[in-house]
Amino acid sequence: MRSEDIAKLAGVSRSTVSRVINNYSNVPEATRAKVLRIIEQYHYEPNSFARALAGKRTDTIGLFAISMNEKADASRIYQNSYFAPIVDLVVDTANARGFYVLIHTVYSPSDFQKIKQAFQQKRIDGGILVGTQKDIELVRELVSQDSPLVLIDYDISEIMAERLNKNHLAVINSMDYEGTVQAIEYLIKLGHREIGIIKGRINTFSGRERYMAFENTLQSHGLPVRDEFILEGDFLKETAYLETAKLANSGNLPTALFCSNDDMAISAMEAFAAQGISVPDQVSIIGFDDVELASRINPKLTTVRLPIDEMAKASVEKVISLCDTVEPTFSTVSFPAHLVIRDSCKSLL
Amino acid sequence: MRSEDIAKLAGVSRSTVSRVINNYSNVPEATRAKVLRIIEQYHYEPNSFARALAGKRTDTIGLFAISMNEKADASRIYQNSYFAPIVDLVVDTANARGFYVLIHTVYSPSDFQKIKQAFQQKRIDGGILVGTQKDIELVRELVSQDSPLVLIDYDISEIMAERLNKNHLAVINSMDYEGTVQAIEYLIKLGHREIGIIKGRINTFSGRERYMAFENTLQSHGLPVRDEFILEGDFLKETAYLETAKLANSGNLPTALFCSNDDMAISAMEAFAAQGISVPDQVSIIGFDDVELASRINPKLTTVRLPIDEMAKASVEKVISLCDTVEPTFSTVSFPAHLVIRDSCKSLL
DNA sequence: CTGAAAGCGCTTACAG
DNA sequence: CTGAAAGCGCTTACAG
Repeated sequence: MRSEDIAKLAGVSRSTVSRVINNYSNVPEATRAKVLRIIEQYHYEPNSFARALAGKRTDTIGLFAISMNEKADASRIYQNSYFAPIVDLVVDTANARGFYVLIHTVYSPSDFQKIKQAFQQKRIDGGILVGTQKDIELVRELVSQDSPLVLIDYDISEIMAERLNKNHLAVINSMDYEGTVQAIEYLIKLGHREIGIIKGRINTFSGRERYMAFENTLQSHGLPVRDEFILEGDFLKETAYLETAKLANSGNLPTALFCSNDDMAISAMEAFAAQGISVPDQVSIIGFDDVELASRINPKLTTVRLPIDEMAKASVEKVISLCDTVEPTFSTVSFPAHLVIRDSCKSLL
Repeated sequence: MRSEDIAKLAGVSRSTVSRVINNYSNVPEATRAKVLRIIEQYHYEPNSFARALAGKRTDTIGLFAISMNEKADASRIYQNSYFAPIVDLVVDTANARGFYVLIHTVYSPSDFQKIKQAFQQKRIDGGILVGTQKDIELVRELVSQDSPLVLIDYDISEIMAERLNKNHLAVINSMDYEGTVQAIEYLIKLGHREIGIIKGRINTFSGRERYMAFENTLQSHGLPVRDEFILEGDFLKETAYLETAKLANSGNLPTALFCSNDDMAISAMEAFAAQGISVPDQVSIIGFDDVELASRINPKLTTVRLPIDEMAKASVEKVISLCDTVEPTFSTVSFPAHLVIRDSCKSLL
């Protein structure tokens, strides 16, 4: 069943059918009703590809979860508890707005081509990128096609420096710096002076922000930043477990460990437990993100909560509105983060 | 950049360019190389919609998570921990095979239209449905379009009865019945004789299977099936919490409670805890699915493990092979389930 | 208000 | 082996 069939049945031309479908104003109510009735009756659905080819939108947005530094493993992106809820919320929000969502994960530069292709092949009207690394080249390529694009967690200053802000672009961030300051100052208030960190992926904006906030806060309070308490991490469980085990074995422990996300905090707790080191009695632990597990493990994890839901929803709204506007616009929102105190930190006072 | 541009640059016709792109055999190596080089050089990407319109595949599969009985709430489908990993694995597997995946959640019959549309509008080559209810009408509609379709968790006998098996169709199931039998017999072996259940959504195949296995196993062991220990459930946390709280308040407890999935088992544990009833001392609890949380809560949940990963992967492989075959085929696989014993069940002997 | 026609960017018989 | 042409199913100036 094609628009031509509908046209015949309704006694009009394809042009008119198309006008009805696209809700153009210049068709009389009677004609519109007639055409609509036939469409209803035959359950006609315009071919989305033909529409797209003729210049209409695809009503599909792309969602790309980028995690380029890791080794091959079928499900590895979801090792990161931060992605899953974003994916879920984006899908639900977009669906509710009448959009399909096309998902692709990116583990390697060649996967990244898939994003560009999705745009170039016109599969999507706009896209959301999450987990973008500091890699302006990649973003520039995308943005230079001037496709509506939303970046979750990206350093705005890089955008400004490259003057990419004259395109259809938006950035959705969280206040990682401020959240981390809250966390560290809370530890300090509890009397901790030897505070360590497991770093996040340092080529992400949030990874850098959390680390910088950690270092700056210690320094501004006159506390030491000790190399042996700075553990390398990548936001993933495995590395965090290994690094924590190493720290535990060294016999030289900080009194508190700030973990750049919850996945790593929980792994650290497990690693300590495996060595018979008790949390929070021997070492306090604090995380970031407030994933579902955080409030259900034992001890319950003190962490910094991010409004992931709102961020995901905002991304969808933003990308849709970017698709709707002809004029290039750049905008940015930063969502607040706040400390959630539970049971994984002990007062030393 | 269109195929025509490439053709000009390569000094051939669009036909030849197309033949190269589609890897047809009847083009000499020299010509092929020449065309390929130009394509490379200009980063040409054929427009996917034009290809699809001209009859090629879309290289996209649809994934539809159906959960029609619930009330409106933006993220409700993911209240169900069973869906999330399936979504994740399907995306990763499909991506690895070069397919995009188009996702849509279905909460209402009108959402369901979106599935049909996705097929009718030719947005996807094939689709995977998860959470399908007993609703052969719906499946028949889809199948009668003869689109490659994979159903996860569906009663095969319904398919056979309707002779839908002459279409491009596959069903991926798990051995819910056998898994439940293992769980119940384990409880019996521990000395339990008063065993209750929280039912799953009874219009799903797995919901029915788990319930039937529960009832049959009790009966075959000469044990009572008491109405007051049969709690209505829908696989979701909230209802399970409420029903368990009611049971706890009644003052009349079974010694063990089989929960039709882990989400409900965990909620039941929380409801009991809130009433000061200790698991497993006062009541043993057993779940189904083995979600991530199961092994991390306290006490660790004894449950029935399902190979969700393999099921998700198999679905993708299946739908892709269905897209590749001209002849209609029907196939079905049932994945094993097995009991994982942890700490939430107590021996009464 | 409305239809005929061109065009979107491909693929694929068809003919040579 | 290869090109010209028709066709996939829409939309949108254009002309009336």
